Amino acid sequence: MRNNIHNRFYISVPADFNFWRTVYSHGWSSLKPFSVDKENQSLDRLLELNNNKLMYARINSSNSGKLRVDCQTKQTLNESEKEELVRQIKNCLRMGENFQEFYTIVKKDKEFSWVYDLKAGRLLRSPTVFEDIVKLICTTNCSWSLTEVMVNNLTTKLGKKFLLNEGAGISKELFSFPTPRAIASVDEKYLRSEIRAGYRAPYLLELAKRVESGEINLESWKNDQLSTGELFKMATSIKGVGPYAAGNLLKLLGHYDHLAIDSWCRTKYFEMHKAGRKVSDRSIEKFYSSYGKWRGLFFWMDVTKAWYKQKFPF
DNA sequence: GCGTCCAGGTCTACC
DNA sequence: GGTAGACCTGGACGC
Repeated sequence: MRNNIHNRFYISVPADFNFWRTVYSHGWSSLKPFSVDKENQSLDRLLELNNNKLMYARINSSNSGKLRVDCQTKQTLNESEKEELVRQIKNCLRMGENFQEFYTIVKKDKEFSWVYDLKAGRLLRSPTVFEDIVKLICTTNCSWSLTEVMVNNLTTKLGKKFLLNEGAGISKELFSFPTPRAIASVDEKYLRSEIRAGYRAPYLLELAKRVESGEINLESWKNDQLSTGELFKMATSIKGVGPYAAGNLLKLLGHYDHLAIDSWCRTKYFEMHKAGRKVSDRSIEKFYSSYGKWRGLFFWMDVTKAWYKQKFPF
């Protein structure tokens, strides 16, 4: 077996950044190609550079406060490739986003000051907007376990393979998230039978083809100049993306003025604020309206509050 | 073992 | 613009 090239480097983090609370900010860390190694307390993932080189990264929070990144590649990385790797990691962990205004509000609010104390609030995202949208479509109208099945199938059946050296001659197969081209290259029948995407199959196929053809440039959606309204309209123009998926996508793009209420959040809200009694979505919207453009993030932090009492909430 | 319900919703037809 | 019904899948639950 050919040995991989090992590299270790460190990334400085913002003062208000908490690595572990970002990893466990929502369910993305348990969807492939992300994985959490609880023993090593690391976020692991196979990344793909723009030039298609694959790279395994194990990310830990080091004693110095910096992130420690241990990576494995097949070929030596040049400086620009290392820079791209760092950019991808910072992008996933939302390290370039300014949360000063959000923290100024939460630290004055007795119900939410814990968010400031824990430096919580950053929501883990994928390296590409395409991956986030595919995963969001896979969360709709199904159990979380089925979402895991669909994403796992997409990754292992349509992603690129990488052999990770685990030492003592042992290796493990890892897969990257499939590119738009890889998904566009199969048909609806395959997505139904092999990926188990069900009625979502035509949605995934259409999205992949639109991205692959250049009809839509999803990465441009990270542009700060786009308003929430514009982004919401663009997101819901994608088949399979309704108010819930669009609202959550906007949060991953740094816009927090949609609550993105789903059945899980509804139930949590009813338990926490209404002793289990059901109320309308409009009533939930009203409850968080005073938090203005940050209300979607306040809502999410509120319904996931219990997660922050544990090192490994799931 | 089998049937039913529903889960981290969305689309389309119809009014 | 609002609403009902259909849509894949698979786990949980009751019988």
